[in-house]
Amino acid sequence: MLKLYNTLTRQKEVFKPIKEGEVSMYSCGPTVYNFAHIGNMRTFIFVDILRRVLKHNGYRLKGVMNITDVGHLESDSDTGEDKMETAAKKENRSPYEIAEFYTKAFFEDLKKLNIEKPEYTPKATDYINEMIDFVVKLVEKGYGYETSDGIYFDISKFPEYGKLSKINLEDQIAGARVEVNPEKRNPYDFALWKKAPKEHIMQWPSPWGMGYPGWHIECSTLGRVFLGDEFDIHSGGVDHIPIHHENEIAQTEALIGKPAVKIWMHSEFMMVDNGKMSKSLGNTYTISDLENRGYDPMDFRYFCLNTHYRKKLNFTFEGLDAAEIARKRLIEQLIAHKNASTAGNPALKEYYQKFDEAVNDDLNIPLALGVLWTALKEPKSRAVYDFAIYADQVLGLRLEQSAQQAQSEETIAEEDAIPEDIKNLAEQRLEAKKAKNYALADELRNQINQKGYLIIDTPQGYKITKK
RNA sequence: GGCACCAUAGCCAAGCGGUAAGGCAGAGGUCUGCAAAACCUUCAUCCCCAGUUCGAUUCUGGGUGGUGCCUCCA
Repeated sequence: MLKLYNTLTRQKEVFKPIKEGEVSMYSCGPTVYNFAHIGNMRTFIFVDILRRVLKHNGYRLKGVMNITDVGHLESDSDTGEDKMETAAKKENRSPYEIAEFYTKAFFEDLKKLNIEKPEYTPKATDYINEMIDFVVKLVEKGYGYETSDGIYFDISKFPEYGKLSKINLEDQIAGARVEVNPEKRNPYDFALWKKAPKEHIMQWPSPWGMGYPGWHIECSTLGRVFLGDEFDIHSGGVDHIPIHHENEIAQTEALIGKPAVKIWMHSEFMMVDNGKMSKSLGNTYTISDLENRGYDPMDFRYFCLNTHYRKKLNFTFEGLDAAEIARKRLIEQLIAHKNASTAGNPALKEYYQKFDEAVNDDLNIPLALGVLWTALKEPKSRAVYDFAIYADQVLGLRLEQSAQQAQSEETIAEEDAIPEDIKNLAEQRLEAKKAKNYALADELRNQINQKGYLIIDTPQGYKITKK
């Protein structure tokens, strides 16, 4: 039995898809105006885990993740410039080039992190007509109105506005810093469509002249286009609860007259050194940054998996180091089980059960990882290895691949990669050891070390590996 | 000013009514001429105060301390 936490009800709910055996889900994707940072990636890892758990439960998936390549303004509440345009100006390229470049980079990051690409990853600019159609209908129904700079949604027509974030609009307005746009009927009204100034590069014809879609309408539209009126899960980062997702709810429910989404799921933020991570503070890292510092993207994935998705995750390099070591040891354990001569142990059934329970309890991956570690402490056997591979279908740590790779690296190091001079030094050291000249032996070991190799004594003799 | 979340060992982190999973670090040990690696063992009574209960880290109320959102960000 799979349980998922629904932001809308603030409760874990037993999951039951609308359509038997199939899950439809929409996940807010990236705005491709820059490289995604590790905070972004945490959310996409969460989406990936969710997808894997659903599959683990036997569901077929119909997942959508949008690529926002227009209309996301500098403020989520529709003020400032379009991010794509700003980036284009800064990099002196067209917004389309920017979008293409960063979209590609985004998909590469997904691959590095072993994140499965959802079934559909539509670009906003490919669905402008559908968005216009959506806005036209809202205006017809009396939910939208025109101002000098665009079409806005009138939230006073949607009394349930705020139900996801549980905000009371009047209280909010009292103390908040809401930008005053005198043409808006209510401070929280948001743009469905923006009229484009002449110099705006991305613009399309519409019943209201040349313009471009609002960011929120993109998600509402794409969700409908691919998944229909109603779908099972909508996910995103917690920052989207108060504006973006409230607006999506308002738009879609205004249009179809009923809730579209059954379960709203949100992943918590990542912090850096106990403070918030944000582009404006400049304390963001990309996956490439981590790679340049010598980490494997899987180290980062492991790091994320160690904390539940609804808890803030404090990123530190100390923490990432711990993850790196832990993952390395995990793989070593795995190899030992893989090479074991004994086949199995029926008591393992309990681990399968515990693992599934953990994972199905609102994606309790930290607990599931603990189950895996405990299983690895069992006597070495193929059965444990098989269990680990089973677990990895959900964890996505590429365990099988890593084990293979680690083993073949070892073989290569043993067979050829050791240069003659290093072998000579090792032989000399062996002689020195036989002669009990330990000072010389240690000195030779140092020399080997300095040349970038590690010499280890084993009962079968010494072993050299590249550092 | 409003809203929300959180508080478990040196660090990260599960558990959420019956006396604390797991990882990193540390300590002790096995192995070694010494190391390294590996392996084994070990390491907490859960922010404070009241209450409910036979029993609370787990529920309720009140504190204190963090963090986030209402500007930008997943």
